[in-house]
Amino acid sequence: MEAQYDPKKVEDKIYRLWEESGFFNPDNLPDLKDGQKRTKPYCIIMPPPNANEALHLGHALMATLEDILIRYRRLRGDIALWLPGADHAGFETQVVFERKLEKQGKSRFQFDRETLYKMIWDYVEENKNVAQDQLKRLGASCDWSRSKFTLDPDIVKIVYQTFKKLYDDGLVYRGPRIINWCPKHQTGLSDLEVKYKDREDKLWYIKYPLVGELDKFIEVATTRPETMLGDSAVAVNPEDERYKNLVGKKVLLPLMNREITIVADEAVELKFGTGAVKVTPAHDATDFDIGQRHSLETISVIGQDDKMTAAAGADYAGLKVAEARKKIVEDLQSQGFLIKEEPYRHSVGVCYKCGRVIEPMVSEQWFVKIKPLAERAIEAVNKGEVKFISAKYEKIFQHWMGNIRDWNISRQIVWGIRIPVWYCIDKNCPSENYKKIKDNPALFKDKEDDCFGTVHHGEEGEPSVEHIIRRLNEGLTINESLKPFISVSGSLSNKPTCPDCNSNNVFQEKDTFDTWFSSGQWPFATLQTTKAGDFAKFYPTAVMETGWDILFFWVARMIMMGFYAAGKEPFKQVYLHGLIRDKDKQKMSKSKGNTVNPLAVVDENGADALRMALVFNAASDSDLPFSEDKVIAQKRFANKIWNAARFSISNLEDFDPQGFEPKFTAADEEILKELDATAKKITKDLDNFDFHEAAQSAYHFFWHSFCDKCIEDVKKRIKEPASEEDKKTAQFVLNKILLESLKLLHPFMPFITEEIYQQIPRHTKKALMVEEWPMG
RNA sequence: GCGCGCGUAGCUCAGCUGGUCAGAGCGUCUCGCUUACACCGAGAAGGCCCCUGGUUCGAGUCCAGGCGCGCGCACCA
Repeated sequence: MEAQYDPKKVEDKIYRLWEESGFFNPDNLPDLKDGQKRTKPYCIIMPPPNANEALHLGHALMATLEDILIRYRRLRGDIALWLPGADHAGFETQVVFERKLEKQGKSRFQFDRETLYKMIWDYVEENKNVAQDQLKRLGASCDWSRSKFTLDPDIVKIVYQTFKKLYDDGLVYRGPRIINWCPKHQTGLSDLEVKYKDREDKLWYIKYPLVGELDKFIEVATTRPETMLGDSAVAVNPEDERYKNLVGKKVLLPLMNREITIVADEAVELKFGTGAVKVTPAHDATDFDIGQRHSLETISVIGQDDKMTAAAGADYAGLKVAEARKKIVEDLQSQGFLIKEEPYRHSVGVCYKCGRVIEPMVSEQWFVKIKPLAERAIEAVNKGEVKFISAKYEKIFQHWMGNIRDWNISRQIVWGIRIPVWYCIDKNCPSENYKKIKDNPALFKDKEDDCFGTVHHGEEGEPSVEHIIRRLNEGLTINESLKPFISVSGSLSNKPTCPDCNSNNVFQEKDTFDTWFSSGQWPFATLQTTKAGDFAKFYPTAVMETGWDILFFWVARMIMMGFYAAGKEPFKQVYLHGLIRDKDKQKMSKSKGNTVNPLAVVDENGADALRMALVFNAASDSDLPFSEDKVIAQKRFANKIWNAARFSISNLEDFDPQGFEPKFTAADEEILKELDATAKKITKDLDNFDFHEAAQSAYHFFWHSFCDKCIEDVKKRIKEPASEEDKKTAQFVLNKILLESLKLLHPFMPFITEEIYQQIPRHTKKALMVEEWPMG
C-alpha cells in the first residue's frame, strides 16, 4: 500500500467490482450468517434526475444520502432496492431546448409538433447517460437493471390509466377556467409555477358614470387599465356604507359604452383603493371567482399572443398589451374619466422560468379536482401513514394541502406525455362536435392564400373532416367545449375509434401533461413495471428522500396520487434535505457563476471525500453552505483511514484469529466498549436520519479513538511484545476495530472502505458492502 | 395578510424528550519532519449560547414579549 491514498486508482476498480458482484440488485443479495434469509424489503425510489442535464451538487447530496441509507440497510440484512431513473422533465427540458434554439436564432414555433418532439428526443437521448455515469462515479449503489425513464411506454400507459380513472370518477375535468398564461412560452402553468416579484407600478383611478345619472360616478382603482375593456361589473363590499345604495345599479363602462352592473361581493376589501373594484372575470383570478358567483359575462380582451382581441373593440384590437395600456390611459384622460394615477408597489406573478409577467386568462384546460385527493393525504399524515421526519415540513405540507386549489394539468407544449383524450368530429357522430366547430372562422384562415384549394370545403360548402384535422394539427386552437373520450391505448399511428359512432374521424388532444402529473405517479408506476412481484414486495416504499423545494410539486402529488391510484401511501417516511448554497450562503446558479461541478470535486478529492463533506455538516432541515475546505478536510480523513489501515494490515500478516482466546488489557476493554457505543449511536442516528451525527461519530471514533489511542497503544505491544499472548491480543484488537470501523464508515465512504476490506488478509465476504452491520 | 424557521467560538454549524452542553469541523497561535499518516502529532487561545421577563431546585435547551435575519404560501384590484 502506498503512503498516500489515491482515489483515482481505486474508485473505478471498486465500482466495477460491485457491479460485477450483482449485489446492487436485491435479487442477488447473499444470505446472512448461518444461512439465514433476508426477509425485510427496503426500497428507495430515486428522484430521477433530468435526462438532459449533468448533475449538480444537489444531486450529489441526494445520491449521498440515499446511498448511505441503502448501504446501511443492505448491511443490516434488508432486501435493499434503490431504484434509479431519468426524468424527461417536460417543461423544464423544453425551456432548455428553446434557449438552445434561440441561440441559433430559431424559435420552437418554426417547427411542427412531430419535428420539435423528435429534435428534443434526440437531444435528450444524447445526454441521457451522463447523469447515470456521474451517479456511478459518486458510488451510488442503485440497481441499474431496474432503471426507468419517465417516457417508457409502460410508464406512460400507467399514467394514462390513472388519468382515465380520475376522469371516470369525475375528478378530472376540462373547462374554461382562469389559468396562468406565460406569453413567452405560450402555455398555461400551474399555480406552483408562478413566482411573485415586487414591482414598482402605478395605480390608476378611473370613474365609471352611473347610468341615468351621468353626472354621478363610481370610482375604481386598478393597476391594469387595459383589462377594463373586458369588465363585466363593478364590485363593492356588501358592508360598505358608501356604496350600499348603489348595489344593483348600472354604470356605463367608459370607452366601450357598455352597461355593467354594480354587485356586492365579500372579496372586495373596504380599505383598499376606493373600495370599488372593476371586475374582469377573463383576466383576473379574483374577478373570475366573483364572476362565477354573480353569473357575470367573461369577456376575453387579451389573447394568448399577448395582444388585444377583437372583443377589445376596433380601437384597440391587435395592439400589444403594453401599447393598449398606454392608449387607454390617454383616452381615459382625454375623455375625462381618469381621476389620477399614483405610484404603487405590489407583487406580480411571473413565469418561474423566464420571469415574464403572467397573463391570467380564461382558457380551456384540464383540471384535477384536488380536494378529495388532498383530504386523503392530510389524513394520511395526521394518522402517521406518511411520516415527515421534520415537523417543520409536516406543518408546511399540511398548510399547503389545506389551501389547495384545482390543479391545471395541461400544458401547451410538445415535450411530454400527450393527454390521451380524443375528440370525434365525424359529421354523423351523436356528440355533435362537428357542428360546434364547423363555423369557426379560424378554420378558414388559409382561404385567402388558398393553399388548400378546394380541399377544405366539402359538398355542402362546409369544411371537410380532413381539413379540420389538418388545421388542428397545424396548431389551431379550438375554444368550444367538445365532447371528449379517453383512450388508454390509442395513438396517432393507431387511432382509437369513437365510442359513440365507431368513426375514425378523431383527433387527439394537443396538450401534454404537466410533468408532475406523471412524476406524481412515479413510485407505483416504476414498481409496477420493473419486475413481476416488485410492487407487492416494495410498495409502499420505505422513504422518500428529496429536496424541500419540490415538497409541493412532487412529494405532495405523490402522496395524493399514491393513495388514489395504488391504494396505499407511496412511502412511509419523507426526509427532505436542504439546498446547497455557496460558501457565502448564496443560491447556486449558472447566472451567478457560483455553481460547483460535483464531478470536478470528485476528480480532485475523491468521491468519498465529497460524500463525507456533504453529510458532515448537514443539519437536516436547513440549507447548507458548501465550500472546498470541507472536502479537503474529508480528503485528509480518507488519507488517515488509509494509513491506519496500512499500518494495521502490515502488522496483521502473521495473525490468525482462528481459535485464539484474547486476554484484553484495560485499554482493550475500553476501546471495545467505545466501539460498541459508537456502533449503537450510529445505528440510532441513521435510523433517525441524523446523518451528520452519524458521520461525526464515525469520524471521531476512527480518528481520535482508534488512531490516536488504540493504534498508539497497540503499536508498542506489537513492536516490543511483553508476551506472545499480549502481542496476539493487540493484533486481535487491531483487526477487530479496523474491520468494524470499516463497516461503520462504509455507508459514508464506500470506495476506500471497500478497497481496504479487499486488502485485509482473510476477509470473509465477497465484499464489504454485504458484510454484517455491527449493532453495538 | 397568513404561515414557517433561524440568531451558540473568526467562519459553517451540532447540541434529541430541561440537570458533565458550553461542543465539532475549518481557521488562528505555539511546539514537534517520533519507525501508519506533515493530507501528521502534542498543546493553546477564542463564546454575558441576540435582548428582557417568566416557569423550575436547575434553561442555549420550555413559555411570553422585543430586536435582527431568512423563507414559504396568498385572489388587496
